[in-house]
Amino acid sequence: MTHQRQVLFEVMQKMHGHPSPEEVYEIVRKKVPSISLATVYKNIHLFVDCGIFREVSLHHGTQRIELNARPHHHMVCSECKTISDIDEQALGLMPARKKLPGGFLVERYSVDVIGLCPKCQAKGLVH
Amino acid sequence: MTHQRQVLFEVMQKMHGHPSPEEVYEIVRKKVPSISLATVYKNIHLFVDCGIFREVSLHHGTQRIELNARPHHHMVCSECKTISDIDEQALGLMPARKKLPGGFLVERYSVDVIGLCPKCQAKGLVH
DNA sequence: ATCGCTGCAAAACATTTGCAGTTTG
DNA sequence: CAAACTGCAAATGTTTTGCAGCGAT
Repeated sequence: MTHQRQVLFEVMQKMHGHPSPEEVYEIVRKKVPSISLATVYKNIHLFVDCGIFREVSLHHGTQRIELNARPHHHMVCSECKTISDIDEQALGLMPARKKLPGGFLVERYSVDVIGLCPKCQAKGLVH
Repeated sequence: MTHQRQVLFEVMQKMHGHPSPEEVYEIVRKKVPSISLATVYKNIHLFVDCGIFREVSLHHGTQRIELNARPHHHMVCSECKTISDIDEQALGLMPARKKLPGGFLVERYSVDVIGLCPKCQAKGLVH
């Protein structure tokens, strides 16, 4: 538990919204001017791995194109990040409101079911 | 409508899953070896803008950290990509199946409500 | 003393852009 | 022919890595 990590954690606790590592860096810099962006990245990883914070999207690394035109949603494996499709019906939920608080106008819903795919469940048994 | 665009479209139609631009490029290359990755990117943008294909995630550019610890989901503006939070209760849904087809083990659900934020609705009136 | 952590700089990716030359309608 | 499109190479932006030195236990 280093000083940098301590301050980083406190700063993040006080922030709002969905900041990028860069944005966190800009704020932390004010308290620890010598901190490096690499350290911010390393610690954010650590926090996410520990479950202290989480990532908004598990698949932000590269763009992925949706080829399946049928109404469906996604099952995303939190281990291996694999995305598989699940039919909207098989999931069976869905609100239908078209206006949400704040005046947001709904076009569609996109559900990520996050969990473990069969392969990673199997791997888990080995641990 | 160029030859490259034609082939690219046909190839993508036949692919499955959620390929990255690189993966599409590797396949198209087999039919049009001289095609460049930049062209693939440009055309994918074009297809997405036209609504022919869509992106799996609207916020894949950079990592975003979730700071809000309360159960909530996201409203993502398809215009400006801004993410705002909405309480799980305010959204009002959610069955709780823990096993899904294919043996996927559910940890949690993450819902993106995609649509237009008030600001972009206002801008839209100007057009 | 040991191990982990930092900061720096370079590397590795992913994506975009400028531009000259080519193709399409 | 004009406008749009391609391929290339360089630029940009994001994240990771190697490593030498510093700090925490």
